[in-house]
Amino acid sequence: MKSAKRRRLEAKGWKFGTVQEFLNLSEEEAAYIELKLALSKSLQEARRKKNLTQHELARRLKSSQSRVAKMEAGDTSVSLDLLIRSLLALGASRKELSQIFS
Amino acid sequence: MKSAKRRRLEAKGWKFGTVQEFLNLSEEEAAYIELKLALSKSLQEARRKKNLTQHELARRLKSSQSRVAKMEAGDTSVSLDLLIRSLLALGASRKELSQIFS
DNA sequence: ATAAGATATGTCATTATTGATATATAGTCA
DNA sequence: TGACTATATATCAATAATGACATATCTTAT
Repeated sequence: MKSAKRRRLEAKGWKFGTVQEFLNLSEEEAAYIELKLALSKSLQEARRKKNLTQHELARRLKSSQSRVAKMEAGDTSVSLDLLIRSLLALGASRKELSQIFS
Repeated sequence: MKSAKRRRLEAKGWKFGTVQEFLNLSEEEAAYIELKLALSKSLQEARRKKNLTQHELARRLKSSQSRVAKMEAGDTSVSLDLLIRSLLALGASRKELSQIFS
């Protein structure tokens, strides 16, 4: 958005910065969630491709079956960190991770 | 590695599983660290491209200058999560993230 | 139907990550 | 030089993520 337009909007009382911040936050949040779901899905696919149960994968990751289930469900309690480390543990290459992101 | 070869090695007393686990862990660890450094570098580039100081970026992220410095340094106390969320906050698209990963 | 195995969900103590703060170390300009 | 701004590093209390556990629900074979 051009600054001239912005000044006009602000002159009319729009809390421009705040609205933009809100929109940016939403977009960012949406992208974050999408990313997480894409990683979750890929993790489940990778596990199934290797014919591992959640319990078996958990053992490899030194984690627990319940956490693997949460990872695959994209639970809010799971970080991108854990998802990415798990995919790496299943042998995913950086190229494969890259494809998940795109 | 083919299972026939594996069986021969095991017959000679190699603790195959353990060694493989060790190697995999190393590879995984290496990939994780590389990824983190790639994200760190991209974050710094993105910040500089926008002519923001670490302090200004920190304010956007509701974080602190010291943490931004640690992010850009790839400090062990920084998660992939925070790096990725920061890049998203700077407006990186999924495609751009994907390129960082590849 | 039910037993067995796999997956999902809820809770919680432990551990890791975080923002804040203080302070140190550049780099720059007058 | 010294004031100023940016960045780096150390520490720590608050918060978030984690593994473990219990238990529930779903699948599948008999």
